[in-house]
Amino acid sequence: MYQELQKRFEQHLREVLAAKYNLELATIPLEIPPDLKFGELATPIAFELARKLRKAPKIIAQEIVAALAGLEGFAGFEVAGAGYINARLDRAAGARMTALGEQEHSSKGLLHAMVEHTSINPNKAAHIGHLRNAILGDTFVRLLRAAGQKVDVQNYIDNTGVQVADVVVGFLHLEGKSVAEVRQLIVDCEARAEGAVGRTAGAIDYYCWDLYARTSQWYTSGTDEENEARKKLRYETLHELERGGNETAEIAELVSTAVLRRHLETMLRLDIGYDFLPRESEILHLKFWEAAFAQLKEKGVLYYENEGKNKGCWVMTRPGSEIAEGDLNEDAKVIVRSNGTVTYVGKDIAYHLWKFGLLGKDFGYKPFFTYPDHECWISAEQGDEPHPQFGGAQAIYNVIDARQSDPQANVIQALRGMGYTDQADRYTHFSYEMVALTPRCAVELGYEVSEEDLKRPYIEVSGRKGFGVKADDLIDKLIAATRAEVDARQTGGAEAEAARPRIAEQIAIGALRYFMLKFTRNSVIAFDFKDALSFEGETGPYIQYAVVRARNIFRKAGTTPEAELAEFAKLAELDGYFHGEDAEDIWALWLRSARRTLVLEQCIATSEPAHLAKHAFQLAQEFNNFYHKHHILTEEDSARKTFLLATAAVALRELVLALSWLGIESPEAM
RNA sequence: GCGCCCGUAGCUCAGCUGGAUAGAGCGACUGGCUACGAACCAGUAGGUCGGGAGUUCGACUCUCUCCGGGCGCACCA
Repeated sequence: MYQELQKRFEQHLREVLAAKYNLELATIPLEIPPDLKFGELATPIAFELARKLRKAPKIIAQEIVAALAGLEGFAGFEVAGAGYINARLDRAAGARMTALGEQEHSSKGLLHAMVEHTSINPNKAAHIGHLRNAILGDTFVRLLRAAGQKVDVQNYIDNTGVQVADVVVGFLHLEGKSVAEVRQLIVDCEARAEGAVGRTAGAIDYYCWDLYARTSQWYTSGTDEENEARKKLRYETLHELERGGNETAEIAELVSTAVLRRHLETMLRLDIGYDFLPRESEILHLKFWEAAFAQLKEKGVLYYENEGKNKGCWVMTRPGSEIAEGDLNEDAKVIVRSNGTVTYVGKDIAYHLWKFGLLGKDFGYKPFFTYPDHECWISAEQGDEPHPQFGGAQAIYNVIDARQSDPQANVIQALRGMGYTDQADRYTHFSYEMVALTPRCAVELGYEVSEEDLKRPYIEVSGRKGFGVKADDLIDKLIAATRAEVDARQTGGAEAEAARPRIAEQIAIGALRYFMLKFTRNSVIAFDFKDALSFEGETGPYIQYAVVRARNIFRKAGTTPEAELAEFAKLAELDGYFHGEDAEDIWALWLRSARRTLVLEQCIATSEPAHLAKHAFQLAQEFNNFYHKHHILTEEDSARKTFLLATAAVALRELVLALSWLGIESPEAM
């Protein structure tokens, strides 16, 4: 409702400006007034026009207001302060619109989007940093879909990288395991995990977590001579993985696939799923790079360096580089090494050409993991037919942490250089800051923390060091904590007790997802169990609790939100309910409920889900306030009771919807 | 050395494309459960928005500079 009236107001303003001053402005500044006493919509346009029209802002504002006259949905316009133009809505009409709940989003500019997120190296368990990535990505997918966009969700799997190589080195050389033994270990781990409570203890990803950390240390823990040999082993292993078709690669395949399954299971606990898992092994073996290389050379994005430190390499100019063409550019980015192998950025360019359907090659596809409502496919050299179509997206979003902004910029630069400017413009590096541990949290977990680190505000998580909080451990801990709360609060009978595990899980996931979403993307999260396990104040459970309260009202009243909204629509006279002393707060709740579409579009435009998290919290806060002040079930005036029930119905509807976009369920009871 | 990000209440963070008296949560203190469940509500205290200069009718927001912190700047991924 709000956005629709905002557009109506803007259009009307344009007409007035054109008629009165013969002015056409590119943008009309609109804002939400800081207080309802200034109305519901405002514009400071008169300040901007003051210079142009050589008149005082206040005079201009008065002239505009005089010309604004009547506009459907509005009660009036007025000048305030030094020249603000404030608009007052026809509250009754606005409420009727809001009650209907049909908030049209603009259908223009809908694109086929692709979101890549999670992308954990399949050599260890997921940790809290990966959770932030996946939760941000999954939430953004939900937002795009809510806006009507078609979205493919991808999780890129680097199964032939140095991290997988490291854990393979661990299996082969630290543990001396054969292919058969590794295969057996994975089977044993899966059997153990099957029976375990949290399904995590003894799982393969946990096993690899420790082995990876041990191997990383092993590289530097010997004599210089030994370390040299170990490093050599590392790179030989890496090259065997890349080549494929050998025992080393077989172990890598076994381990990375088993760990990947664990990652999918972990994320599924948070209701996060994927459509397609492109793997680096196929990018290599299906020769994606060769196709990209040909294009890059042809378009002149890459050139062969004949001198300087990059002699013998194919390089590209970095974005923003000011070195003239032809001059020696030692700062250029190497894409093909002097030994003929391609770097990470090179492979990424090829992959992104595929994403936009510009490569002229495609993956093979095989089904890999079945979700309740869809199948997730994985790349393969020789795939199955038929298979769904992936790739060829119009807009892409890469959820990748801020440390990788340089390589991401390189890929965009390459696309632009190849003349794919539209694609480059619709390539969004959805960057976010890392999740770190507070020193206190690190100590609590039993890690050794140096004097220097103790003074820092936060300490970076490191898979290499095995330093961090594993995702499943955190989820288990949250579920245990919410279960204890639920047990302490609920007094129902056997039926209620049977529902408790499910409810505890819903609350735990709500707490976790909200925690990861309440911070804006470029803020480092200094993780602490005290904050993450909090269920009071600005948290997911607070919002879920507001939902439960609202539902309880309808349950006890023996009615439904839909029925009450239908009754509300029949009320002839509404104005009285929205004006007067204690009506302002209720109107504020309606008004915020009406802002759904505005918030959604803002989140998409800024790639920032935190705005929706804040919106949901404020909605819950205003509802709780309303709940406290106005007792509904004992209201004797039946028309007013209908009005109050409708208010609760609208708030409930918006809360549940906002939570669903955040990937948070709304429990029936808590 | 170059690039990016951050610095707002004791702590953790919001603050929409510059706009009206700078907000929330936590913590502290005070009060409220015989009313739809207190995972709640009401109130009090707490701020030179890191410092300085500039642009502007107007700056937490834009520019410059300095201070403090973080992260990137590989023929690693």
